Amino acid sequence: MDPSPRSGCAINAAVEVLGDPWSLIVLRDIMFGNRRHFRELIAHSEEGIATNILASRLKQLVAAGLLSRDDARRGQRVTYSLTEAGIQVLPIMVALGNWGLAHRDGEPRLRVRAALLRDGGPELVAAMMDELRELHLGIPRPDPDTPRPSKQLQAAYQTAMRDATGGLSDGDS
Amino acid sequence: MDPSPRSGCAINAAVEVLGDPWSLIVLRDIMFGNRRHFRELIAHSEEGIATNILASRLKQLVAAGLLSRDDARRGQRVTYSLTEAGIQVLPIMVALGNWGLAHRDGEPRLRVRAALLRDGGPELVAAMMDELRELHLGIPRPDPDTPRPSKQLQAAYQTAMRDATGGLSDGDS
DNA sequence: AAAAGTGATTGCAAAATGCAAGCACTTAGA
DNA sequence: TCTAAGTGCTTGCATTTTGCAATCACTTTT
Repeated sequence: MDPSPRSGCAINAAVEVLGDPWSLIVLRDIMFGNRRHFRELIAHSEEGIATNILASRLKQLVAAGLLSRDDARRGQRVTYSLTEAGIQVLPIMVALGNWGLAHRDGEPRLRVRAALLRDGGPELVAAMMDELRELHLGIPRPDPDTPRPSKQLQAAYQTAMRDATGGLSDGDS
Repeated sequence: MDPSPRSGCAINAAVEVLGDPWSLIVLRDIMFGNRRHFRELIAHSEEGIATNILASRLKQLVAAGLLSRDDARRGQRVTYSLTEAGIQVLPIMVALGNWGLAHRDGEPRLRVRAALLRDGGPELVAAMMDELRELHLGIPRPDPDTPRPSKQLQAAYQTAMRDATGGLSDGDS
């Protein structure tokens, strides 16, 4: 599936796995949208990924060690989880979000999360990674008394929605 | 060339421009290898980019506002420069490099830079961006007494080379 | 037994890629 | 002036990847 080490550069190594639009989009939806199942990813996809592309990307990401796949029997619901390597893609997502925020425009609705994540600084990113470890790896958060970052993000998102529109329902997990 | 705003998400906006292996590789070579001309990019490419691909990517990156192109007369040497938006891709490169360093292996020779950039922290990244502004935009560095980060990187690279091999000449830049 | 839901695979047209060759032009050297 | 080398591309063309709709084999629910 992927016999292509074009060079030994660290950036190139990352690019070989992540330098593909759909891989990043899939990871984003799993991270921020908490999608864990094939059809969940298909159904809520903002960008409209096709089933064959999703299938191939999931396979690649599992092979690359960014996702794990619980091997349920055929026909049953399969759960995809982030591995530690997958969770550590979060800082890259944040960097991409910051750049997009600064140099591209987009729907304010969808910019809120990126803005919050930018303003939260490295601490929020670290906290978010802890939450992902809890969700995907079953590792308890180091300080469980802190509110979950996802709650903050969701609250900010809904505030922004209420301000912008008449107040539609959540729209995204 | 690129009429595809698939969604208004900030991450997606970045991915539409940068979510392509070759675009990132080209930007990396311009940033870290200080390549400014077409044939320079072709000749020193670790990964062996083809001329048609390079041409199309340069065109895209200029159109997207990450690069500028000085319009010399036909047949003359054209210089590509990073714009401010292009320079601000550096943190993404660093994030990618960190990830590659942690989760992929590669030639030690090429890992040195990424490691140094990781260990230098946000200050080194900021200093590096200042140096890129000097090189590409002609904006003087805020503290010109500081040694240029590129010198640090190059020194570390050569030390690593000397340690690893018999001591070949620079190999890059 | 039927219907709905699961993660995919298949067929096919369109687009992107990779490779070698060539092009129109300018500059440097004899 | 003639030649050679250097400039940034463009062109063909075979191969691969993508995108889209339909379908499949299987499980669960009704």
